[in-house]
Amino acid sequence: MTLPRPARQGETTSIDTEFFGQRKGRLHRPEGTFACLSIAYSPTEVYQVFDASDLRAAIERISPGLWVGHNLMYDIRQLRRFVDIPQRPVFDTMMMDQDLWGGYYRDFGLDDASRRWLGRRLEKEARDLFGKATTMTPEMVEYAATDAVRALEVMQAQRAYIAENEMEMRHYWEVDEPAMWAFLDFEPVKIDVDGWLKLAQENEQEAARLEKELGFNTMSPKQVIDAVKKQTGRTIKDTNAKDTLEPLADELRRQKRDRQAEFVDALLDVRRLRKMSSTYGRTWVDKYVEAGGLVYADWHVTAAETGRSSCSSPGLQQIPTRRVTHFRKLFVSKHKNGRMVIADQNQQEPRIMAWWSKDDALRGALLAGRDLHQEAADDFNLTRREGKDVNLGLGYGMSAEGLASRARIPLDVAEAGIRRRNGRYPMAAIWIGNQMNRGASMGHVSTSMGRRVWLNLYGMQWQRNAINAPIQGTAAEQTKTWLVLLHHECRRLGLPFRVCLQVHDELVADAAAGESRQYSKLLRECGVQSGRIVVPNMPMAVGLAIGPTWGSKE
DNA sequence: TGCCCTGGCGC
DNA sequence: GTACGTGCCAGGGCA
Repeated sequence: MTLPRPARQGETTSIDTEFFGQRKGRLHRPEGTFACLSIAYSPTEVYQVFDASDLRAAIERISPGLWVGHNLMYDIRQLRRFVDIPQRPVFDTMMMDQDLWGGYYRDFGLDDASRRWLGRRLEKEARDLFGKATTMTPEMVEYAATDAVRALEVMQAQRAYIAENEMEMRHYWEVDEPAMWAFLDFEPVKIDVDGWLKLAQENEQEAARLEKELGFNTMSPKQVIDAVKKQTGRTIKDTNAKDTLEPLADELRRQKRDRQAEFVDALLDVRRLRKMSSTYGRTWVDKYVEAGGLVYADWHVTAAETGRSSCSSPGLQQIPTRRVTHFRKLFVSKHKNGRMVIADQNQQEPRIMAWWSKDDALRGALLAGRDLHQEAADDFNLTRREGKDVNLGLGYGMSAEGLASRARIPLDVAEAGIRRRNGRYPMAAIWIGNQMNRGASMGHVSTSMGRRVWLNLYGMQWQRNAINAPIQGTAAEQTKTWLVLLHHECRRLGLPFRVCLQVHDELVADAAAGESRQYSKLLRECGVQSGRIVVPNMPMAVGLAIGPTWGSKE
């Protein structure tokens, strides 16, 4: 038995766990049998625990230390199978790298960090040995120890860099790190499996029937280009719906070639239906739904370069809701007489733009509840629905040219509309210009809590990122702060943490019978409070809906 | 089989 | 010369 020596208070204590029989791509589902816990206080002082029955004593000994590790969500989730691990500040070298290098790097494995910070390669081949093995070989023991030591060395390099650059890292310590603990406590979400399978089958049959009528594979860009050529005589560069096929259908209709336009419409319909039935069909249930109709997704606290969270296996943030709402109606409460409480930040990104730019007109319009989408529609001579798309696009830094082609309006109308907007919200226009200048001179832009988003000044895209990143990134910080406050309040009140979904500006809690009023209140209060922290002086507002399913609107 | 590309969904 | 930001995922097509 090799228990670690007790950690001193706050001593950096690097930990790394290994398990036998973990399936690839399911690392967020703690499974397999315990193989090893490696603990490194320094490159030369490493302890390793190989017996699960020693875990409790080992964890107790290292408890006073500051835990360090690469992707600690994995280790904590696994260790919680054996020992209760309450929330505590941790130094996660992966999260720290993401928080330092958003926009600069894409890959954040320990091998990447080792190469970048230490200039040393790290072999990860031995990792695959754990999948099938049941006992540790000397090679595996060495691998496990090396990982713990390397994470410790990476941490030291990161810490030195942060000190040198006098960075506060509020976005790590006040946002992402505590948010990790909230995501660790996310509940699974329940699916109405019978309803889902029924819907999947209907979609599948309908897609097959309609595609048979068309007579070619609508998922093959190659075949679609050929079919369009044959049916309409037109040569298209790609088969993108928004950029190519929908404009083509419009044009054909203008030319009174209705049958050809209908052909393009039919092709688009079939393709969408096929996409839907393949993505959300029987295989979705087979892959992701576990006992009791429960789905345990893999939440990533900081996945996007702006700091946004993401979700995979399955991607619950992309469940359709605009064209069809039936899938979200199949996300139901786990509890008898339970209610889904759905909360979203009202006009989150426009409010953040108003906060950044200190534009009184925009701020006033938002606080007065003016309809900005209708305003955009009027500016560009569009429907309200299209006006909403325009606002979204302009928020993402869309140019007049991009707007003209996207909204299918003449370039001069787009330019005039943007001028009118800039006249109405002059400080916002100035802020956009300032962001460009700042980005060009610093190579990065920043969010409210201090996250840097690096720009690739050699590309063509950095201008749009310079505008979008501070807005999207600050929004992400607000939503994560919302989550953190709620998590904290639940613990303080002794209330179970019921959140099961986060969709950028939206949180969903699956409240048990009798809890929904209290949850609504908490979601609203924490949502408003998160605004006071992240965007002081710009009031934020929360919208609420309560019902039996995620698709409920009230 | 693995990888890249295309296309489509969310915000 | 480009053209709307960020992700996740499925199928086609090719090495």
